[in-house]
Order: sequence, then C-alpha cells, then structure tokens
Amino acid sequence: MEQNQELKKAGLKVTLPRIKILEILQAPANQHISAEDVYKILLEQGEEIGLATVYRVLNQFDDAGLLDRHHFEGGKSVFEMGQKKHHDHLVCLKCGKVIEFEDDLIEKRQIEVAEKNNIKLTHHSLYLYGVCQPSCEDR
Amino acid sequence: MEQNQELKKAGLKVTLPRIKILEILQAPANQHISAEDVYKILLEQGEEIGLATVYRVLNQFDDAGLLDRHHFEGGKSVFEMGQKKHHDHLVCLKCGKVIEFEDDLIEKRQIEVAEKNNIKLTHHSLYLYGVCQPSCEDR
DNA sequence: AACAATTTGAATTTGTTTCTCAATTACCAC
DNA sequence: GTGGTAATTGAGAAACAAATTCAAATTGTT
Ligand SMILES: [Zn+2]
Ligand SMILES: [Zn+2]
Ligand SMILES: [Zn+2]
Ligand SMILES: [Zn+2]
Repeated sequence: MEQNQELKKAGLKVTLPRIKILEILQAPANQHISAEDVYKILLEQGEEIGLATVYRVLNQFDDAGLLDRHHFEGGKSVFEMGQKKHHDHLVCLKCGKVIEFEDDLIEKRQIEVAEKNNIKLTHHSLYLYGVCQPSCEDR
Repeated sequence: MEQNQELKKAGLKVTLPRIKILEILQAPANQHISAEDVYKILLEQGEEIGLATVYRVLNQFDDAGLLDRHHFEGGKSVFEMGQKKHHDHLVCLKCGKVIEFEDDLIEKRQIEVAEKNNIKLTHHSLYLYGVCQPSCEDR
C-alpha cells in the first residue's frame, strides 16, 4: 500500500477513512472534488464513514500539504491532490468543467505587482469563469 | 439626495434601509466591507434595520450592478461600490489591508488563455495574498 | 386619502463546515 | 501477542453565513 507511506510521511496514523479518502482524491476522475462529493462516493462504496470525518481528514491533508483547496464561485470548497506543479483554473459556468492552465507571464507579473506594493507574496488565487465553446454555448 | 436618484435609476424604491446602506457603501472608509460589518455600522448609527434586509439589499444592489462582490480568503463575501474601473486585489493576511491594482498585461493574458482553451470569458477573480512590508513583517 | 405592489423585520430555514464526546482503534513497549 | 495511551472516529449538535417566509409596514401612484 503506497497510501500508507503517504499518510505516515505526513505524520498521520494509517486508518481506513484516511486510506479511502486518499484513494478517492488520487483517482484521475476526482480532481477538483468537494467534501460532499467525497462523502457521496464513500456512501456508494458502502463505507460507513461520517461526513464530519471527511471534513476533518480533508483539513488534515491540507495542513500536511497533501492537497490544495480552491474556492470556485458558488460556495463550497473544492480539493485536489497537490503534488502537481502550481496551476490556475478555468471554470465553465454552464457545465462545471474545470481546465487547468499555467501562465508564467501572469505568475511573474503577480510577483512584480506585489513587490511594487510592498507586500511579501505568499500565494494567490486566480479563477477564470466563462462558457465552453461551442459545447455549452446555448442551453 | 443623490442617493435617491441612484436607487431610482436602479429600479428600486427609495426606502430608508436602502439609502442608509448605500451611504455606508459610498463612504471611502468602507470599501471592501462585509454584510455583517454594514449591519454593525447601522447598529452604531442607531438604525433599526435587520440583518436580513442588509443581505437582501446588498443582493439587489449586486443585481442592479451597483456593486461588486468579492470572495477573499476566509469565508464571507465582501462588497464594494462598483462604479470604478475593473481592478484586482492584494490582501494582507496579517492586518487585513486591501490594496487595489490594475495590470493590463495580466488582463490581456487571461483573455488569451481563455481563447486558447475555447472558453468565452465572462469574468475572473484574482487575489494576491501576502504580508505588508515592513509593517506586518513580524507580529 | 386609498390602493396595489413592494419592502421590511423577526423568526425560521438552508447549506456548509466545525465541534463535542463517548466509544473505538492504531501504534508503541513489553 | 497483550496492555496502555494517545489519536481517531461517528453521530449529533452547534456555529456560521446567507436565503427564505410571512404578516405588518411602507412606498409610489391614483
Ligand atoms: Zn497562479
Ligand atoms: Zn487543478
Ligand atoms: Zn482583473
Ligand atoms: Zn476593490
């Protein structure tokens, strides 16, 4: 179980809820997933893991730096495993599709803007909202 | 009362709660203010206006395009009168200070990124988080 | 003043996330 | 393996921002 190593490395005891939640987050289909949706998948899998535990474990993973937390428009937090390189997000307002992108020029300008304003930059959030072309065009 | 004209232009009846809330939002000291804080100021002013009305009126102002709504890190919505030119925000994580900035290059790149990914861009949110230098450096 | 339509305040509800606490489980030492 | 201890869990309650409900009050218009 490579999940076990990940958990131990993060200083967390190896427990069933944490293994299951980690597995769900690691699945390619579940990038950018909400706590509620993690919980739904656990239910479908027949696991008896409480919603409070899901929130708790996600926060622990966040503290341990295992994942990134996003706040897309519309309220709830969205999580994604964070081993990848930094990137920002495009979100379709119609179908909810999320596209990741990196733009070095934007990143560089952000640093310059912060410097110009005497702020030591720690992180940033950039979300581009729009509509998929042409698939979500009408509807 | 120029507030009355603003409200009428937005298709809203001129009522005391709306005038008072509009006044608060227009005060230079109250850029980037939360609903809760608008309510607190009303209380200090001795106005008997309910919190539900504050939320309702802020939504109406938002629908009417009178203000912009932001989601800074840490939960609640933050509002600002929206007659100004588009801008993005730097936020100090220690003292909460908000600095506005515009960067045409970043704006342009965003449009290009959206085009490249076949998304018709409607809007975006960009927040830079950090620590004021040198004032909030330690503490 | 009279009227319909809108708006309001108080209380209730919703939706997301956190907290509490007793029962369970993981991990370390023996 | 067994025992001990601290960490973890599930269920429910609580917290929090925000939206909704509805009877009463207010607005803008005759
Ligand atoms: Zn970025
Ligand atoms: Zn991503
Ligand atoms: Zn911008
Ligand atoms: Zn601003």
